[in-house]
Amino acid sequence: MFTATEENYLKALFRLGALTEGGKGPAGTNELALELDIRPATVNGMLKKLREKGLVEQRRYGKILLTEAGRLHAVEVIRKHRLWETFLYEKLHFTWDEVHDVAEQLEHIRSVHLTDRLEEFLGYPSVDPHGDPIPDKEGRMPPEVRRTLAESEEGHAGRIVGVCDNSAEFLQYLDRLGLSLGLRLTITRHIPFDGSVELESAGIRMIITRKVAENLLVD
Amino acid sequence: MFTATEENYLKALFRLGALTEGGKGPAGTNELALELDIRPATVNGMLKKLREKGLVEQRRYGKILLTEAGRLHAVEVIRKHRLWETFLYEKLHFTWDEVHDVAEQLEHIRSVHLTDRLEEFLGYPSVDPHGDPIPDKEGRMPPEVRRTLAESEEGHAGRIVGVCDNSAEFLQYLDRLGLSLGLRLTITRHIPFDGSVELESAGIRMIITRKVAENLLVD
DNA sequence: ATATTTTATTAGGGTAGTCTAACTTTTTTT
DNA sequence: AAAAAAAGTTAGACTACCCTAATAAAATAT
Repeated sequence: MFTATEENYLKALFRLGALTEGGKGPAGTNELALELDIRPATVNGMLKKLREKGLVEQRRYGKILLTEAGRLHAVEVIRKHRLWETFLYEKLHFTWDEVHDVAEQLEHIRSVHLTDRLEEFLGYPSVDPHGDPIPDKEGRMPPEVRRTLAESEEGHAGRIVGVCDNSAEFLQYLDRLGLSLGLRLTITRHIPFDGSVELESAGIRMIITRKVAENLLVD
Repeated sequence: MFTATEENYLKALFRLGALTEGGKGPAGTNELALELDIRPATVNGMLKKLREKGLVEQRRYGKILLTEAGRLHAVEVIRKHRLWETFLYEKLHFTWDEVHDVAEQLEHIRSVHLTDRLEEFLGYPSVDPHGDPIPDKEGRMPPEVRRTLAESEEGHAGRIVGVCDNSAEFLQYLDRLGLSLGLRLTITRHIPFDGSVELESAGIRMIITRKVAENLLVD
């Protein structure tokens, strides 16, 4: 039905929030090209195809919006991606930063049966190893109940449930800091000087930079 | 390194026994085209590419042989296919006849790490759900210790460990007959008239046609 | 040993997805 | 409001993989 390439375009559009006129705002050709690391001219041709398939709406020289069909398929691909990431992490003991690249391949395997059985095998997880919510079979996305560490108030206690930045670079840095998914911590202080955040976990006190705090999600 | 298409060509050549001048004998262009359900002209072009990549040897108007590099990669793909089939069957409870098509897609996922972890997760199986041997990491294929039901002598007792024909048609017919992988049975009689085989399993006596007997493997 | 059939190859064309370079339209700046 | 910058589009080319039709070589039959 859809090629892996088409699916990647849909996924990227979803990420960019090309859902309604509001929100983060719909993407343009250049923005989408940047996201996919593909030249704008190429993207332009692909958009023509996606319009003809009824997955995308776009007026000449206008912004790009996913149609309902496009949104549904994007969510389906995200569902598969996050289920596979969960499988790799929990069953095959991949590390936090190894799962993404392989899941990028696995998400394009065509078999509804496979996705549903995998979900069952994993015990119907609601979030993936990065803390991102896993959509259900009907394309419903569980609501986000997360905030970045930078936004949480002093005294707040919670667990690390996800990251905003999925790069191997960041994830490996987190490992080095001793921060991992599920870790319980308490925010002891926001330092006004440079935005650093002081926190305590398992009796150990540490300070993380503002940039790290902005990319860590807690419940 | 290799495209999914190239891998399918290598796999097909391996199946056709394009290993040495002896054996089942090396394949020709037409034979390979038939196996892949692709026109000979197309195959011809692809063979040029495989020769240039050093995966295949072929003299003009001559037979096709896999090089050592080609053989190794073919076996690697077969290894992945059979490991995934085992996963689908044992962990996701796919039926005998559902595993093949999905495994055809999964076998092309590129990640050595993934294959090795999957093998470990499955407990280093030596055969897949069809009873076919699973090559190890170094490309060694476990020896075959199987015979078709048609070849086994009267009185022989063993388990069904595989099939020669992997078609959904055949596998569904087996289900209908109540024959499944692992079933213990005893050959009670070879019927000379039409080659049928009489057997007994779990106290039940049945007769299967010669064609079925030729496609069932027992240990 | 010639004719026929089979097998292999070449020639030319198509789709999917990518690129660069040039051009047009829209938006922003001055 | 004109100039400059940014964003979007078109044109033309390339690779991978597939096709059909025609041709050449080899194998087989007469």
